[in-house]
Amino acid sequence: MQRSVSTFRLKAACSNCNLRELCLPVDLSIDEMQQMDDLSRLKRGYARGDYLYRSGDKFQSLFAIHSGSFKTQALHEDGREQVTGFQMYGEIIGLDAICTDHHTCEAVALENSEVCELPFNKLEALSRKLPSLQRHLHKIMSREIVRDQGIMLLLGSMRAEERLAVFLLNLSQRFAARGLSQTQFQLRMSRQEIGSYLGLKLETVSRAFSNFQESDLISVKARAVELLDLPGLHSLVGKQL
Amino acid sequence: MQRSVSTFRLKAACSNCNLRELCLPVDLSIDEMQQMDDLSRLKRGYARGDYLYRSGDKFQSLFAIHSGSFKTQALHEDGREQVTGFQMYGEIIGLDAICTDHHTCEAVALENSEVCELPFNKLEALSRKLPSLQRHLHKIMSREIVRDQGIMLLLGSMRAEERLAVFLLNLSQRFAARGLSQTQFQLRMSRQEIGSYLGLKLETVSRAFSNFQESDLISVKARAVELLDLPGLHSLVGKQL
DNA sequence: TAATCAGTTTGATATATGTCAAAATTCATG
DNA sequence: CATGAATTTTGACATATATCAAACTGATTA
Repeated sequence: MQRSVSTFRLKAACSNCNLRELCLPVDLSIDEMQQMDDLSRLKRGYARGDYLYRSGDKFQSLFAIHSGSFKTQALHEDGREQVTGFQMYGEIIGLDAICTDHHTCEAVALENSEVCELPFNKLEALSRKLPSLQRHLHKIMSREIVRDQGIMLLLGSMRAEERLAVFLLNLSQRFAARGLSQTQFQLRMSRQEIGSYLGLKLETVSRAFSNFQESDLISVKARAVELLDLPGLHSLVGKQL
Repeated sequence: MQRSVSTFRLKAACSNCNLRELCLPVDLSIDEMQQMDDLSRLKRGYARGDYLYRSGDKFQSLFAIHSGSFKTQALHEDGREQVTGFQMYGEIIGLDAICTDHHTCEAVALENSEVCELPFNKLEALSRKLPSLQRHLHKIMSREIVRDQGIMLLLGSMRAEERLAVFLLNLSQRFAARGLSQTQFQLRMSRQEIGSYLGLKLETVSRAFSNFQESDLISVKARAVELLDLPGLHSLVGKQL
């Protein structure tokens, strides 16, 4: 199995810098792996609340999250902030800035986290040589588009409880995709931040949590969440109108 | 001026197939232009209501809209439809499908329209040879991400009138970018479709239009819109809370 | 021109979420 | 472990939008 061998080696080659999201599905030769690995040797740590980048910063790199999690938020002229997304380990952050050469939102660590910097010029140069990497990069960007549009659907037509259900199920999937429990996890963000993301006030988010618990759909204690009835949560979504 | 000459030639080379969005900012040699032009010689027409692609169709190509306009909409399991975007001439449609190899939403012509098909494999191959094309493709995808996130902001925290103001100003910008009047234009979509896109009911959209007219911000007669007070519309956005 | 039909506007009422306030819980720090 | 700060929960009330219904407008067809 050519593929599994090279995948295995690739993991090793990239081990100093978690490029899961970028590497795993890509079939590369040993030499190519070396180039891939050279792409980013830097790994930097950020404490809770630290900025990975700020709005207006020049865009130069994408960042692969090695551990921890971040939120991205946009700043309105009047000072309001609104969360545009949550990124967890294994995911790529910074895709929004390619089109403008400057970051249009800011990224803040939700907990102590480590990221690997991926200079975008190098990434483009390498992906010109490696079609499979090129396609994968395109897929990552496309997935971001799809995910955003999914959120739009959610925000556009759903009521508070449906939104929260979608949010929880989405988190659950992402945890599962990374080998963690999909029914029990720790939220890294506040009710306020969830609300900002879902277009709700924190009180509404809190009430929705309480209602879910009341209906035995989940169990919540502050930020510790357990999904007790996945089918139930699923059926909540899209039974409306 | 090397650039303007080549840009001029490029326009000519691509004239049989409007690749504005894809070509204009790219600096190419004559030979490269030829390759670019060969990318897509097909130009197909669609009547109002025709499907460009349907949800589930295999992804093979992007489409450059040569004339007319489309809407993309997602289908919920229960049969509901929700508009996820409007695309006008000069724009690229189909970016969402790259990550799944299958279309996740459907694209419908809002009026009689023409599109050029851009086989994605060919586009990737060419962009491996032409760094400026590669970067531009990345920018287009990134812009889509930014635009979607912009809509999320809008849907998340804004009230009906603010949403409609953002929508109108966004349309205005896109018309202006294509050399059309930015204050007077014909809407190609119904109140229903606008509402679906903005997460509002058609009655709410209609009321917002009426209120804007009442305040002398715009003049509306059915689908003919004139923006009378651009600064006023701008100030409506983000003066909240 | 008249008739029909889809789309739009307007009105009255219901409901979900926002707002404001206070209590309860969790978290951080000494 | 105790204290104070931050976050979360809960309650009462206000308000924006949805819902239902009807009238109106403009476009299409006979």
